[in-house]
Amino acid sequence: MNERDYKFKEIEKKWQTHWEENKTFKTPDFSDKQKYYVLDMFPYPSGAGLHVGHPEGYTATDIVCRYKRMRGCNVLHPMGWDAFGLPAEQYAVETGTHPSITTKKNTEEFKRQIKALGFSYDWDREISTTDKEYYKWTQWIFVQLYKKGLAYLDEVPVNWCPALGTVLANEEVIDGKSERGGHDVIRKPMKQWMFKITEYAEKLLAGLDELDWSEGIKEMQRNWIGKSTGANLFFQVAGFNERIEVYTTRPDTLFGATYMVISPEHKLVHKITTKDHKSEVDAYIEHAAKMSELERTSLNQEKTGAFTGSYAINPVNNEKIPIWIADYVLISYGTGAIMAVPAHDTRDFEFAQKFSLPIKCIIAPEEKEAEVKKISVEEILNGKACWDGNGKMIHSSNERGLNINGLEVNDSKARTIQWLEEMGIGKRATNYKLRDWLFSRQRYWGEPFPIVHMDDGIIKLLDENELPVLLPNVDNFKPSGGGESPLANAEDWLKYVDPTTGKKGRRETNTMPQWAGSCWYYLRYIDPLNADKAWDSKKEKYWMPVDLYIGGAEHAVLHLLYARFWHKVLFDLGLVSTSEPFKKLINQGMILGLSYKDARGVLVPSDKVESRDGNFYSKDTGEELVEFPAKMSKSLKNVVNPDDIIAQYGADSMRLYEMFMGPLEAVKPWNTAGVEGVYRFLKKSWRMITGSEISNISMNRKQLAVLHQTIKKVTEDIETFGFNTAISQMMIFINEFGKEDEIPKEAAECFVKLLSPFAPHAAEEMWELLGHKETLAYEKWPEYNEEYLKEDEVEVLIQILGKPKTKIMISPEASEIEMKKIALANSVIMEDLKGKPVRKVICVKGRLVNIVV
RNA sequence: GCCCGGGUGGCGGAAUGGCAGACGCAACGGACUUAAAAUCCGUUGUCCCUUAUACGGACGUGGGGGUUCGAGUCCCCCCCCGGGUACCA
Repeated sequence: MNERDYKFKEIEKKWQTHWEENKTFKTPDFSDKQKYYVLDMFPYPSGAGLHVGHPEGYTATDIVCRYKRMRGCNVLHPMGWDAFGLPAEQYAVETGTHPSITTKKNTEEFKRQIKALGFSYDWDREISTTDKEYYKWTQWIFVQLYKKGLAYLDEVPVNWCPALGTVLANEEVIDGKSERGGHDVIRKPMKQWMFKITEYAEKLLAGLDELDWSEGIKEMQRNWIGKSTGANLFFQVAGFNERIEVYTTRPDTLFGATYMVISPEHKLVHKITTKDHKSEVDAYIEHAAKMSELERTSLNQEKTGAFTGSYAINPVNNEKIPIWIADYVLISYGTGAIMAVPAHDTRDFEFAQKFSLPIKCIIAPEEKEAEVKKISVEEILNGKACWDGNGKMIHSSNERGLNINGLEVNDSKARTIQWLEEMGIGKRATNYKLRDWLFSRQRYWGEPFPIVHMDDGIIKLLDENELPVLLPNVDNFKPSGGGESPLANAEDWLKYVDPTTGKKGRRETNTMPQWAGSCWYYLRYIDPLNADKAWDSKKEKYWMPVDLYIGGAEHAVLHLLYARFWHKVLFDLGLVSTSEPFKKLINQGMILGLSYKDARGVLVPSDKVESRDGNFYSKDTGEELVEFPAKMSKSLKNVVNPDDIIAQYGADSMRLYEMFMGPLEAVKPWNTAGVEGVYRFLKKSWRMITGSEISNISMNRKQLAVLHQTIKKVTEDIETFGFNTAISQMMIFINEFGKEDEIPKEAAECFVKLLSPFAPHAAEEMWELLGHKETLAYEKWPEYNEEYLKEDEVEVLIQILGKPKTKIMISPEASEIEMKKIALANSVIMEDLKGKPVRKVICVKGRLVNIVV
């Protein structure tokens, strides 16, 4: 073979065409092979095109897929488009271009870019959430949830964003501003569709335990669900025939409750407010209602409130304690009322200090713990400081059989709950932070609801044969203004006549949020063309659950929680066979761009930077700059477009670099110069195959060892997603074999196979050059032989007191006694040890000897 | 504040409790070349000793302490950076 250039452009085009024409990666619905379902979080096809973060996850999944195929698995690896969403709609508002046109264009561009990377997707299974054949079934799933009683209409204070003309979900509001655009958000009551995700709180929490996800992500979901346990108990209102129920996680602190706070929205506020406090309370309620989301959540959390004039009776000691209203008690959590224990709750403590309410310490702090936290025990005991840590109860007994003095916090909790239950004034209770899911949006570009509001006031759920409810064509994409979506302007579409009864109604004008389509897309991939059903249950049984799911950490909570919720409902309905959808989840880390700043920390756009001798200077001022990683952004001009990298180095180098940068889950900076390294590696690999004599000579000991080490390392690293170190090992292989003039064919073929999941185009071409006619996509993955990894002699380090002194070559099988003998007889060691008594010798077989003197 | 990650050469990163810095980038020196590109070879943690790139020594994985024959790795405390969350009783 003659040496030829590594012409990646030709090679990549050739094989992408080959795979496409031969449908190399078409996945059969069923097979005797072990199934393996690998899912990428499908992208929203934005106008900006692909950025280097997308291919990171896609490359990782593609490597696993190609590897699994070579290990004999039937692999499902699909791709699609999460194509409903706000940007296309906003573009429509600005330009009048229909979102479907924008979406089509963007999708085609995304697809071109993704295909250019040579991923082994089964494109026959491509889906888009905006296709009516797809969203028909999204609507159908809504029908199933509705029928199960999990969907309801409610008048709720929602996050209304006047600038966007729409309601936002809690998670779309960041620091009181809209996530998109940063506009002000206020609270406004509106009729909204809600999902009772709270009914599934416990199942969603418990299900996490069986999942192979990173602990961090699971913890984030647990925190979001926010389970707590404690007690619900009643406080009698003095002078009224009313009781106020409170929820507390600290029933043990009842003796320290010196006042009560109810939320300004609490239903008893008006009833129990006395005449002389009415004006003050009314003013406070108005103040609280007017507050924007920003003010409520802002860091300036100075406590405010008003006294109602009424008192409650503390059930453990019959003390009269004042009832206040304050916005730090939320109506939406627990019972909207609390017992305040200022001595042992920091919020209550702040409030009590501000309004000079009594503070009664009932826990003697654990002294060591107080010392660590630098809080004076004396101040705590005198009510001058707050203690929310551990300790022993004091001043906590009554004449009716409750005495928890001397008990630790946990024991006293249990004892108090028991007492409350015996006395019939309270009981054990569990609460969740998780709220019901606000599921409607006042937008055009989303799935319409399969719902009609009949003129007689009845809410009609459409029959399956009336689906899909198609999105009507409109010209005006602006929200109607009153809070309704642009669909309210589609007059013909709005009118509905019941096909059987002839009764009239108006269609629901809300549309579903973007989360809807992504809640079940992994199920549709299994049976994407099914016109009669959302999916075939036999196929579902074969493919589910998803074995590996890779995507960005920004979806750690919401998408993954919503999808799990739908899946669990579908499971309870018998529509899917697994209780969880995603068995293993990995979040790839964000890829940052390289940025530059001057001595004052001012950021300099990358196109204003020049590099000399490894240092960086401003083109404008000549000042020396410091390189550092920062989030890619248009303004810093540090966005890397995969197209440019592919043009310069090829898709295979792009894929290799994405993986070589560092661990998949780590945040890491992109450095285009680094692509050079993997590109050189590919060129060396290419030269080894094309520029050397490939023959049937046998390998020497060293070559066998390197080859089998490489097989072992690459195999194990793919299994554990350590792609960066797998590539390092292949580089070591090339550094060893690349310098030979004659390459053993076995080694060359093994190497090409190992390389193929990472750099599939180059590998296919090399495979062909080695004389094979068929694609190597389904070739058998090489196996290593433990025999060849064994070495005759290993280097063993001899240390004295942990300091390396010398090295000896001995058999790895040498016993500890032999090692000790050889080590002590070594001349360097004898020299060093002169006279000193040897106290102990530690021998680690095949590794080291440590002599303690 | 709380909960998760993380801190290792000039840079990205590697290291079952056992020689820290694999592999790569950058830099420097050299070979090839009319020259450049490409390619190949070599050097590259800091400091000390030194005629020296020898020999040898000390220090070194954010800081301090501990366990151990031995710690980047295990334990305790602290600092810094990134992400999530926020009055959830």
